[in-house]
Amino acid sequence: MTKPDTADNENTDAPPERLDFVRQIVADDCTSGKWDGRVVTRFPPEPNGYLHIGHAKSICLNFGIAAEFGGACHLRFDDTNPVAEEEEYVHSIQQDVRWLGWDWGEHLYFASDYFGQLYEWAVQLVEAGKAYVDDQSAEQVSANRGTLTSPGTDSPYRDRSVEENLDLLTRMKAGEFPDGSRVLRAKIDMASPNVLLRDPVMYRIMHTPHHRTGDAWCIYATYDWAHGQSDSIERVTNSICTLEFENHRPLYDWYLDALGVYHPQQTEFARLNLTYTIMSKRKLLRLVEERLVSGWDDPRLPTIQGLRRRGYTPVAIREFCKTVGVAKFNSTIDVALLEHCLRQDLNKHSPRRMAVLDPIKVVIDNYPEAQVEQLDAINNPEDPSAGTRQTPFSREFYIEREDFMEDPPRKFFRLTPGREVRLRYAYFITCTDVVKDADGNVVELHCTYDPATRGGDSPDGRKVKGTLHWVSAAEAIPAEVRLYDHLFTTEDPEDVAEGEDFTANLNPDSLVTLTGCMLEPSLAAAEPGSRYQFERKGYFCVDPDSAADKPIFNRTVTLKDTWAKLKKKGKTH
RNA sequence: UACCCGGUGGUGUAAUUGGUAACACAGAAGGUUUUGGACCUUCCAUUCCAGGUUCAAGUCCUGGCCGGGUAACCA
Repeated sequence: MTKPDTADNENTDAPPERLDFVRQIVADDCTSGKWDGRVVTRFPPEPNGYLHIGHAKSICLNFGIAAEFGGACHLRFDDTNPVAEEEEYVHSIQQDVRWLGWDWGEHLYFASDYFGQLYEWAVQLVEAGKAYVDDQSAEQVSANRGTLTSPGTDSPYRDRSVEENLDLLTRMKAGEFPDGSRVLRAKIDMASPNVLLRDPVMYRIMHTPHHRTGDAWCIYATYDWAHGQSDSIERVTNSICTLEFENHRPLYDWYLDALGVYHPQQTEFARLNLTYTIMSKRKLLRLVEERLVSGWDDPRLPTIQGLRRRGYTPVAIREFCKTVGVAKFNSTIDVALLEHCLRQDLNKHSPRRMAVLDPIKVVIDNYPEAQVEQLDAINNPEDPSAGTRQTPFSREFYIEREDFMEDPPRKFFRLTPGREVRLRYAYFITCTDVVKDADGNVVELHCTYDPATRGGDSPDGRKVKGTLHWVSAAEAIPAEVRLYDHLFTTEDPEDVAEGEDFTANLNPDSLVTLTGCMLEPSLAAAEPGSRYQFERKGYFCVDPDSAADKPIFNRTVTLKDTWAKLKKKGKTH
């Protein structure tokens, strides 16, 4: 049986067959001896939110490279801004990285551990005349930065003496000045065509307690001032980040060169985009805050927690990340590829069960009233070692409402008056009568069965076109089943009319809750997190909300369904 | 209008680094089947455009065109 959560995440993945451009750089560095054969990468999340599938791409890249080249990958929390950062996130991020199947070993770091070193280096830059304290307000700094097409203007405080700068910086650190009153800036070039080089801010004053350093500091390093130096301290070789940091690389290099310290190589790749999905932290937060989803672990979200609750496996996510590849082109991957990787893994490992989601009762008129037979069913045709189980069959059972049609189109192979079909692992049955209520709704079907077809084979070799799943009525376990679909109705959720935003594209049917579903009795002991294939319906897993007296299953993904496809295209005749 | 980075089938990624476009997904057709699942077969691009170098260019050069990123005391 499939184990919940972390038990099935042993990572024995083979490396990709061809090297992507990042791995090529690492491989070249190894042959040239650029880093003396060392390979050190890092995954540097800010602990201010939960991880999503986009992070998984970065995680698989960084940890994957380290594993393939015999190096190490550091997990470093980039916690330089105490305003939104919380301990809760550092825990959940670690849990998610582990669940994805990666291990940072000893290498758990925090940028906040480097605050002392960073400050010493800042002093060093001030002493070298390469940094200064600016008394301008944030608005003034911004106004004097110039625009993309025109140069900035020097701050009136730009040429303070080293002594004055040192004094001011010391007092900034000592907490003498209020928030926002002063900043430390690198003295680079206010006319640089790269606006990031127009005297970037290194420290800002924030009298805000930090989740790890408490109130030890009231000045906090900005991203650019902290990141490269943290990489340097950890002797990272390849600092791999996403494309939007390309413009930051000259600054990354400038700081390291100005300091004259160990200098890692920054390389940028394109972040992951998925159809029918949003990935922005800000927008995900909005969905959660406005209760448009149930929480960060809502199974419709691309968060790792959401995917986990939905029933995704770490193997499927890793395989997806490998298949997607790494490049510098801004691309959008079809979610169908993610779902394909999921099905591929689930198909191999999920035990099969029968469950009727939308039941309609069937009575076999020529079957003995009190008889119950135990029939053998194969647990997983893809895995003989999964063995078989027994499932009860009796005179009354349920089949799927959509598996019967009174007046079917030509290509409908399922049950219809007068037609013989197979009940999986049971018997051939023929529909003889349809019982309807006053409104004409079908409420019950009557059939006859052929005792010679026990197990589902006909001794005379006669064929049937359809095979249906079923659940014996007396033994059935009622359950709730949550059917999930894409959260958005459009491939690009941002594609909206004037005045609307992405929430306009939310799919009203992304969650359909079914009650009164009927499960075969062997599902009684299913543990939260365990995964199954409900034959002909899809892959499902037990939700954490599930209880012994009230089982709840989430639909992870449907099976490929050619009949549904034909119906959609109107090609059923 | 400045700077940086990109452009190979419907979607992505590759092409022994100048040698005659491969793999996966999606789609289509067929086979097989006790899941309309899985599996198997077949089909589906001359690489943004225009010049140039070369016996030979997706790979190199020049010029266009198109797309993305960048002006937080966010990361």
